Amino acid sequence: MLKIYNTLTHQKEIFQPIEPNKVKMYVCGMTVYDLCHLGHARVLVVFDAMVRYLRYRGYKVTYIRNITDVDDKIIQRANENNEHIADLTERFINAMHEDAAQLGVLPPDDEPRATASMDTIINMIQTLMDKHYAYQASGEKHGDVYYDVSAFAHYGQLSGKKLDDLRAGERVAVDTDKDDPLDFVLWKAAKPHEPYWESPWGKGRPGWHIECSAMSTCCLGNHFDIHGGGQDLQFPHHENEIAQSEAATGEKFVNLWMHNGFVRINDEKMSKSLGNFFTVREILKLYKGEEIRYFVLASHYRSPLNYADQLLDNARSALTRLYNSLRGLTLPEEPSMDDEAIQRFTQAMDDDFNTPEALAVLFDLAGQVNRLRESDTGTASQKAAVLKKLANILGLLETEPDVYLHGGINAASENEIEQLIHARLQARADKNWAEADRIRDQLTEMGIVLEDKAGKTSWRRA
RNA sequence: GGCGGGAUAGCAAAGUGGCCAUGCAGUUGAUUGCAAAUCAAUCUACCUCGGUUCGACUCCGGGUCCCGCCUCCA
Repeated sequence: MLKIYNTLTHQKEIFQPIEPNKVKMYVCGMTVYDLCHLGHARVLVVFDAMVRYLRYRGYKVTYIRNITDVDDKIIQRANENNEHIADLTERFINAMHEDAAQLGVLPPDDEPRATASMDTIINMIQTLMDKHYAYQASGEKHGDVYYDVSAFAHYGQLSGKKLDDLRAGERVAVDTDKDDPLDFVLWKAAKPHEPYWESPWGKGRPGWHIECSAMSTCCLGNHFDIHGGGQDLQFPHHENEIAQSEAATGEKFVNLWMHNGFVRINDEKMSKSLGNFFTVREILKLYKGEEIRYFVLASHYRSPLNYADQLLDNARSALTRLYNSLRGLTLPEEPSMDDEAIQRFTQAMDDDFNTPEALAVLFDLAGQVNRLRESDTGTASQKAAVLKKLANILGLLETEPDVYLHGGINAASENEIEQLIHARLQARADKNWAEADRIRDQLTEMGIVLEDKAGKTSWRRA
């Protein structure tokens, strides 16, 4: 019985798809004006693992993750670079796809882009105008269209906010062109030299919130199962999406809202103003994608995730242990599925995707494999196959153990390593321990760790 | 000010009313030419004060501290 925490109701709920065995899921993707940072990586990894698990559970999942490829920051960045925004966004979309692949994130079923969804967006705004949920600004900003927050009775349901409290916050900049400071923009008139699309309200571009409403309903229908994203999108972005979509369609928008926690660095929120964020690429220079993925999944998706080099080192050691247990065994094609570990794993994942608990099951299996591998290789291989299968559901251990353990970021060539190992084996055969140790020390210097087992020497990068 | 989430061993991180989480690190033993890997054993826990209970880290109440959102943000 799969239970998922629903931000809308503040509790774990038994998951019941709208259509039996089908899951329609939308996650807010990136605004592509820069490289992915760790926060983006977390969203990508966490929802990827969920989708993989849902599929393992037998659901037919339609997973949509959008791309915001037009907005103020993109325009500004393109101007700074003196390049066309399409060139800028294409570059960062490609970079994101590369980063995602490194992290073992599978492509979504569809990846709609705002600029390719203009008709849908404009139609939805028009519907909101027709239904009197939206209005054109008065005065100079006549080309802007705003959403009338007071017209939507349930505004604030997701974030647990009341309109009056929000107004009292006084952190909303007063904009005299709006009827209410909380009203938000649906269509933004183009200033000179800005990219624009034709619309009934003149040349302009969509506001950020409307594109997600339009693209999600376009891809998944008016009413779908799961909508996810980072915690910071809960308000106002997702709140506004609900207001737009439900006002436009008259139907319930989303059953289940999911929000992942932030990434922090030294217990501070990662942010550009603090200058303490890391791009995925920077980290990939030091650690493998799978190590980053493990690091992300080692915490529950709703908890804050603190970044520290030591934790990535931890992830590396942990993965090495898992791969080591798989190493040297021939796994059966299909593992027996009656293992108690599978039940524990499923129980953990069924409980709001408890990946840390699920990982603990993997380590218990690794321990069993290690204990049995000499005395009962058959059972050990069986267990190892279960371990691999379960890990694969999380997108881990997808590489061959030797490939993973031999791969790494230091430069020593395999050929060179093999030659040194060969020389050391000869020295050992001659019982020339001093020479054997000298070679091993040399390899250690090169970042290579040796393991002598049953007359054979295997190696891995530290 | 409004709303929400936390406080678990050296570090990280799950979980449960009474019995082992797990990973990394440490200590000891086995194994090894010596290591590494592995196995075994082992040391470190549940912010604080009350209450409920035969029994609470786990339930309830008060306190302290930390964090997030309310503004673009994954």
